[in-house]
Order: sequence, then structure tokens, then C-alpha cells
Amino acid sequence: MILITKEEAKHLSINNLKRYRLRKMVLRYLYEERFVSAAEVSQKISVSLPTTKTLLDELIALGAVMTSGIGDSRGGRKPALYSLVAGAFYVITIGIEHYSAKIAIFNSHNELVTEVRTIQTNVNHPDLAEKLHTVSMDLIHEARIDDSKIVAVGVYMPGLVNSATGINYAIKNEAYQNIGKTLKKRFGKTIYIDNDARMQALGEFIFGKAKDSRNALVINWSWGLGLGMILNGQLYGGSTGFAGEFGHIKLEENGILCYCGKRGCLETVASSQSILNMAISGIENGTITQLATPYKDNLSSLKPEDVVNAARAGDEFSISILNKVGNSFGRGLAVLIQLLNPEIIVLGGPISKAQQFILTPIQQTLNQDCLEKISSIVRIEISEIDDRSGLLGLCARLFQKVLGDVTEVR
Amino acid sequence: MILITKEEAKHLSINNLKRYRLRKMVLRYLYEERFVSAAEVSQKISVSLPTTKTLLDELIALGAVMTSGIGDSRGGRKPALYSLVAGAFYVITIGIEHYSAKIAIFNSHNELVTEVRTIQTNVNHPDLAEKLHTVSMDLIHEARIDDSKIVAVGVYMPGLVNSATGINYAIKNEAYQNIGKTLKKRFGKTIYIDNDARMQALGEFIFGKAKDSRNALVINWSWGLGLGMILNGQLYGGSTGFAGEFGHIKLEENGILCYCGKRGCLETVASSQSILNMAISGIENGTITQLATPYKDNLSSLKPEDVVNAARAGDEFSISILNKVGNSFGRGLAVLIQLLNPEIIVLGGPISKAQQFILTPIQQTLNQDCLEKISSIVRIEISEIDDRSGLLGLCARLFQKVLGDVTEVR
DNA sequence: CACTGTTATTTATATTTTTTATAAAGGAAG
DNA sequence: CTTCCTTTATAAAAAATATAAATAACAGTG
Repeated sequence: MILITKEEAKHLSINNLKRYRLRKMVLRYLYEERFVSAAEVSQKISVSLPTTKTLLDELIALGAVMTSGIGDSRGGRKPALYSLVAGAFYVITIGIEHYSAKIAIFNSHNELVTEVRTIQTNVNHPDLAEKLHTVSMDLIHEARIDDSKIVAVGVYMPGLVNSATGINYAIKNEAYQNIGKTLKKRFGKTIYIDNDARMQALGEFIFGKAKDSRNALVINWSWGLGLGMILNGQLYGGSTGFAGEFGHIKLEENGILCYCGKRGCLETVASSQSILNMAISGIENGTITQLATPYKDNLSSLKPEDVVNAARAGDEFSISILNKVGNSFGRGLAVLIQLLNPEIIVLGGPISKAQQFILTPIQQTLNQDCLEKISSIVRIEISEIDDRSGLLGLCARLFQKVLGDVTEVR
Repeated sequence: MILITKEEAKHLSINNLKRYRLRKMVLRYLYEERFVSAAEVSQKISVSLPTTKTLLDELIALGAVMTSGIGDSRGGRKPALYSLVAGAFYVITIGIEHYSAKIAIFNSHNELVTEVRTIQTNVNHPDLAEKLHTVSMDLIHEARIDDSKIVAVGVYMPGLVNSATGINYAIKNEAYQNIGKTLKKRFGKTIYIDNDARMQALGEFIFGKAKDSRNALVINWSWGLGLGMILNGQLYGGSTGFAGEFGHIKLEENGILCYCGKRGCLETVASSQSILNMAISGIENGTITQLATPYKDNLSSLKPEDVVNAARAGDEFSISILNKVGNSFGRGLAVLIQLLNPEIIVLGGPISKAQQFILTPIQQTLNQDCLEKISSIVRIEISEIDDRSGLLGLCARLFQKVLGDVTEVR
């Protein structure tokens, strides 16, 4: 076995432990950099070139690494390049959403090796874990993957998820609070569970707009306001994994009642639902708008996206709604910026697709509410990968766990 | 030299680099643990006992480490204990406050080896750097410290300090925006500059109430509201060192005008100044209060501490003021808790000394504004070391820098 | 107080790694 | 096309490190 558990690693002799750690460092570096020369690896892991070579040779013998051509030189002999074998390791990623779940398998080049299969279900489904396992097995067989090469299974889900324990405290059904335990039994692999917004944030950090930003905030702007944070280059989850409850910070003393039971939560004035509420009451009151004709007698089919599209088509009423919502959202964002001084904020979800109709009012509010020195350095951008950032983030997180966290390695 | 610069380390051969890193790891471990056996060191640095022994012997020969007695055993031969020599390294810590500066020197046991000398001055003093240097030199001589054993000089100051560059963007005077540069010239040592609230947070994290809490918030509750954050066990400064502007988050849409130019900042309703304002207007309006007699004709000498003391003596009016301020503060704190899910919040500064008179209204507001799952796990405590947490934090930070950040060491 | 079990320390040997030297491969300049 | 320089690759010598075995120190027990 190339990778072993922490428990097994404890029983290794000093020499074997060193070897194992070096191997993991090499694998981690190859995972992150794709094509590297032996000299670069040697530099990175602070080990002489001959030993680096034997390490690489061992990994080649184990089938995890391969040589792939020769690189460019800046004056001397061209180096042989090494890379991870794409099929050396696989991870299964599962994204649980409100009424559906996505399942997909990635290889060690972060490439999808299966379709993203979507199943209709919900968090309280009686045999969710079993269903997820069955579908995963189907995918493994279809893609003809050797089961032993699956190194980890990851799940993201909404709610208050403590990734250290895998327990979701927002779910009433006790059996599914701790779905990790059930999955562990079924899969017999390393299981990792985290919150959906956090995995999206990691996806943006590694593959998206927040790449290379050590301090980034990613907000999924939809029915709720999911916030994932990258702080000091690390995913931040808080002491019990509940960090990022951006939608339920209270900005109005006597605001609208939120479904969480509190009053004046940001979600009550800056979510998809608030957009719908405003649109519906406007249509009912006979406001002139493009939305009136198609939806007047069919209010229940009105979706937030429709308001966004109408705004893009020039509908003044829709623009004013987005303006209001943007201002409210901006007030919350200003708080975040003052507290965390991020260098980038990435917005995802349907509302973010309103582009300038939403960015302009946000910026307006930030100018009002923030210290100039702090707000002037932050970039606000719209995600380009928010349909898959969660699964990608999960994929990256799993490989981080399996190949060693940068922060873990001593 | 036991410690060298990063630049020098780059020119080391692989073997010497390894040796150097191991030495630093040993020193760091001894700095953190005080008394350890060779076996423990060996474990910690993943190196065999014989080599650990030679490492320790070398460090003893260099005068940085000494044996100090023997430890307890659980059945076998008692181990020889090793510890850092107290006088092996020293750091100079400088705390710049609004109208004064504190200077003190600590040894590698985090012990003060001089008095804490206070000089009257302010950030815009024409020759602040020179004065600080002169006083430091006096202290060095008085304590008979060998100058070569001073390994770093640290400064904390209020404002928007970027600790990576040492520049303070809140100070108008350009020459003193970058006091680090001037100090570097004078001292010729590693200079570290950071924000006051952050250093207090680190002090609490390492020596105070937040010890062993990986996610802690420390608030200095005084004229301003200084926030320092420990997230994932690391000090958090944001992308440009401006994180923690808790006092200037906007919670009231049309609130009081703040000196920062914005309206409705938390500081306008939850700082020392707001306590004074309420007390003064109450006294002027003839409210019955213990404060009336001593201060009626002498309002300018009224201090926030007086209100706190009156409350403790049972003065209803003062209690009601603290109640209001506690509620306002609680609203801000609720936002912090929802976003960051800390396990402890440590309050320092004069207002925090009001104990239950302020904790009760805070808790009340938290119950209203927070999700129960998040607020129920957070402990709110009053600092016991807030008169010296800043210098202590700075001392720890300097040794972290010099002996290698845990996160830096690979 | 001798005996046994346990842990710490030291020494000798075996193993691993680095260093140094040398060869091979390629680029740049004349 | 040759020479010189730089970089990579490999082999052999030298140094550093780990392992294992031996010794020392101590606690508990009969």
C-alpha cells in the first residue's frame, strides 16, 4: 500500500516513517504541480538528488508516478519530467443538496472520470447512505475503476457540519445527523464530511477566481447565504464547524421574522426569497413590469432567475428590486470586509448572475459602510464555476487529507 | 551563531540545512515546553535518540541549552531533563499607545528581565524611533545583557498595521508610518511590527484565558473596540493587516456620526465614549445617581471607570448605562460569533471590569441574536492579564518568528 | 535486600543519505 | 562546428543517522 492510516504510521520505525513522509510529500507536490523535474522535487523536499531519484523510482515501481517527457532547459541538459499517474488514486465526491444529490468520481489529476450523476432524494431520505453507496458502486463499475484505488469518499451537505466529527447538527433525523458513520461502514474508506459553502469556497480557492488568494470569502447567493472562508490560506470552519452563518447575522433591530426564529436576519432582506417577495407584491399591486404579463396569473412559478433576466432585458422594476437587495447584501458584506480584510470575494448562485445590476449597488454600499483603506483593496467577482465548485473543492480537500495537509506535515 | 537569517540559510548545504532546522525545532520545543527529556525531543522531531543527544549536546556547548535535574519516571530510570538557558536569547518589546510607550525586555523563559519602562510621547513624536532606541539601550545596560543575545525587536501600535511590511496606514506622518525601517537602522536586528489588539490576542492565546483555544477572539473594550483573532490556532491579520475593525462595523442605518466619518459604527454606541456621553447627559438632566455629587460641577473629570465603580456600588443609573452599552456590544458580538464560531471570547479593558453588569446584558442579546447551537458553545470571559497581554503577546510572537513558526517549518 | 520489570543512556554496527566526482546532454557564442 | 558553460544524471566515497544490543538507573515486590 502506498498510503496508510495515521494509526498504522505510528507503528513505523523512524526510518520507515521518514520514507513514508517523503513519499507523501513527493506525491503531494506532484498532485499540485502536475509536471516536475527530479531537481525541483529535490529542492522542494530538501533531500539530495540521488535520494529523490530513488524515491521517484520506488513510486514508479508502485505505479503511482510516471515519467512524462522532458522539460525545457535554461542552458543545460533537459530534465526528465515526472507526474502522477492519473489513475493512481481516485476519490468519490458526493454533494447533498436539498432535494437531490450529485455523485461523481475524480482521478488524481482532478479530472472527472464519470458523469456527475444526480439522484432525487433529500437529506431525510430513509436510506440515503445505502442509495449513495449503490450509485457510487455503479459508477465505479461503469468506469472500470479498481476499488482499491479509491482512497477517500467525501460528502458536502448544507447545515451545521463539524468536519472533525462529521456530524451535522442542523438535521433533525438522528440517524442522518451522523451519515458519515453509516457511509464508513458501507464504503470501508476514509470518509470526510463538510459543509456545502465551505467546499465551494475551497473549489474557488484552488480552481476558480480565488486561486492564490490567501484570504478569500466565497458566498453562494441563493435561497440562503452560504459563506465559506479561506483565511491564512486555510479553510476556516470555526471551533465546531459552524462558522459562516452569514445569512443569520442580525442587521435590523426589528426586522422581518426569519425561518430560523430570529428577526432581522440578513437572509430576510438579501436572499432569493426576498427578491421573490418583492416581485410578487409588486406584480400584485399592478406595478408596470415585464414580469406582469407572463406571471400575473401564475405567481407560484416565478423564479428569482426570472427577475434577474428581466433586469438584464431592461425592466426597471426588476432592476430596482436587485438594487434594493444589492444594498442590503452590501451592508452585510461591509461587516465581513471590516472584520476579515479579504483580498477577494467571489459570488456564486443565481443572483450573482445579475452581474452589474447587483455589483453596482453592492459597491455603493461598501463605499458608504467601509473604511476606504480596507474596502479599496478587495475585489468582488462573480464565480465562473459555481455549478461544480463544491465537488471540485471536495475533490481537492480529499486529496489534501490523503496526501497530507500542508499544515499537518512537520 | 545559533540563529541565522533566511537568506543565509539558503546558502547552506542540504546536510547543514537539516541540522539547522533540527536545531531550531529543538529550541522551539524547549521554548514551548520548558523541561523535556531527550526521549520526548526525539519523539517530537522524529529523529533517533543518539542523534537527538548529539543535537542537545551541541546546543549545550553553544550555551543555549542546559540540563536541569531529572524528571519523574513511571517505573524505570529517571530521565535527564533539558531546558533552554534563560539568558540564551532576549527580545525587546515596545508597546506604543496613544500618549505613551512601554518598553521591556524578556528572556527566553518569557520572563521580564527589566522593569516595564513607560515614556510619555505619542505616535507622531518627531524622533520616536531614536527615543525608543535610547531607552532600550539603557535597559540593556542596566540589566547587563550582552547585545548579541537580543534576537529581535517588536513593536505593537494602534492602527492599520500590515505586519508583513511593518507599515501603519492609519498614521498621517509619513516618516512614522514606516517606523520599522528606522528602527531596523538603529537596532540592526529583526524588527517586527503589528497591531496592538492582535498582540493582546496572542498574549491571551499563549498565556491567558484563551490558552489552548484554537479559535479565540480577544476584544480590548475601551475608547475603541480593538479586536484580535486567533483562527485555526494562528493569529489572523487579513490580507493587508487590517482585519479586526470591529469598532467600525455599521449596525445602525442612520446612527450617530463616528469620528471615522461613517454613521452608526458600533463604537458610537458601545465604547467608553458612549458610556461617558450617557452619564454626562444623565447628570446634566438631573437624574438621581451617585455620580451627581462628585461630578456635577466637574463633568470633564468623569471617567468610564467611575461609572463602572458606581454600578458595582449599586448605582441604578450606572447599571442602566452599562446595560444599554452591553446590549449594543452584544449585538456586535453576535455578528462575530455567527461568522466565526469561536470557542472563547476574552474581554479586556476598563469596561470589562464591570463583570456581571456587562456580561448579563451581553448574554441576553446573544440569546436573542444568535443561533442557539453556535452561541451555546462560546465562553465569554474577562481577561486577567490585559495590562500586559500586549507585551507578552509580542514576546511570544518574536520567539515564534525567530525560532520558526510552526506553520513555516516543513 | 535481592530480584524483576521498566525506562534511560551509551556504544557498536548497519543502513541510509549526502557529497564529491564524473559523464552526458544541450544551449550560446564565436 | 568547436569551445565553453550550464544543467541533469549516475556512480563511488564519505558522512550522518538509525537500529540493535549492552549497560545503567530506578521502582516495586516478595
